[in-house]
Amino acid sequence: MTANSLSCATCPVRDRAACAALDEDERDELARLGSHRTLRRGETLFAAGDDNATCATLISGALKISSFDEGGTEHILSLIHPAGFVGEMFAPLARHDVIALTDSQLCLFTRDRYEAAATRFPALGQALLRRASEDLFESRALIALMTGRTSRQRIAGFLMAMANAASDSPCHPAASFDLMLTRGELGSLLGLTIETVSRKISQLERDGVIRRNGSRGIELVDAARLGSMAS
Amino acid sequence: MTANSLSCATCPVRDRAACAALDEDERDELARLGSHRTLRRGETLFAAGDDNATCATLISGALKISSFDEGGTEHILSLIHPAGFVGEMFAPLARHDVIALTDSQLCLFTRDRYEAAATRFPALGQALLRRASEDLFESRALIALMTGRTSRQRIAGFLMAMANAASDSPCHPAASFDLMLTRGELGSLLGLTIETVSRKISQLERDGVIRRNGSRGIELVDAARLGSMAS
DNA sequence: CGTCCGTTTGAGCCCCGTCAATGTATGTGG
DNA sequence: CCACATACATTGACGGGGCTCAAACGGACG
Repeated sequence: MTANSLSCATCPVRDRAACAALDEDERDELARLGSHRTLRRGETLFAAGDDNATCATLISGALKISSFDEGGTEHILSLIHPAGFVGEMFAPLARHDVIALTDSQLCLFTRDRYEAAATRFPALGQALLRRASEDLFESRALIALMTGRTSRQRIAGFLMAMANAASDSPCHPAASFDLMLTRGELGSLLGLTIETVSRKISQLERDGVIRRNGSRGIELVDAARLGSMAS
Repeated sequence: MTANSLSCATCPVRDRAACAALDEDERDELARLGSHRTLRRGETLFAAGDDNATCATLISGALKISSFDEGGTEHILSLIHPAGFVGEMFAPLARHDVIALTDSQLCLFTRDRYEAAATRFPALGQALLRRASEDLFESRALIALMTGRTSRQRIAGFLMAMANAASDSPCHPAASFDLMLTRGELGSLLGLTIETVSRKISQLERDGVIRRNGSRGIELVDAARLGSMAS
């Protein structure tokens, strides 16, 4: 199930992931330390408290980073897109759960091996720093999206963010895309309930800003107005 | 106002800040690139959109990282404690404001010089990565603190976090401490209004969980109960 | 003393969470 | 093929928590 050596040559994220900072020889050496793994939707890569934490680069699909409060309700803290990196490099044990939102392909490493590689190849460490900074920015963007905003503003802002993420060009949002999240997951990401999420999406459709294809597909009818509703 | 060379020997955060990862010679070399600066409460180190972004290690005091939405209302995204690091290493221009919460002392570098140092001294880059990971964790902890919690839970959780940060020993919270934030700042950090913050703090005092010394001082009367109220 | 700034407290309303029922899609076994 | 179960989504009714508007209070500093 896991190949001994990774095939970077055909990797779809080979020039966007952290390992893209390495030259050919270095990447070959790194590749020999890792393996592939596929996750089905809902499978967890590792959970909070696990000590044998692994590091991974997401090749395709999508992941969520979640914490579960004492009541057992989930709080989604972050979404991971292809080329994204997950793993607790420094903490002795994982502090959050990492779960697949859709069927996903990962490039997998043990934590100590990846740590060693990061010190051995400074360019890799630097790329990880760049990526962590980006994650930090996105995390803060999520905070800004949630504080002091109504449910409609949050939904609108999230849909715009997803449309931008789904697009190839960084400036223009994609005209249509599929949500990888259930309503419940969307709620636990935005700090809303299932019902409120559903109601507000329905309302956005009634207002003619979006259209729904099934329960997951979203089509942007008036992206400009949707964007203005986020603020 | 800014000394030509930094005096690391007497620096109170010399073994906690990122530069603590360097050996003596490396740190001396880094020190020659930087300077000191003091900020008065309310002064901004740099603002969103600034291109001449600087990097800094906080020596004493406290900072906030804020964004301002189109309506001009502030959203505090993070608090920076001594030994903390601020600066946008990779973005061409700053994306948030950095403002002093109290009179603060900083160790200041231009971004390009610090970037060069991070590549020249791998240990520094690694320390920055460790710190960014920690910031990321705290940012996510803030998200978890805000989503799906009532105003009282948020206030209680924040007070516990501040008590823990104010304590020397990492496990036990400090018995009393001073808030560095106004009620308004507290609100914009926790996603509440000034009035709600004030009301809930009053309520916590009426319930005998805390006591107030002036408008800033907080004394923990029943830390265990306060902690239990956060969840 | 008066001004400014931050805090506190009150009254009223609205948004969103809760509870509940129905609708829809997918898979499973008879 | 149909009955059934499961999981997710939608919609409604209702109540409460927090935001809004408003006024009074307190300390710092001229």
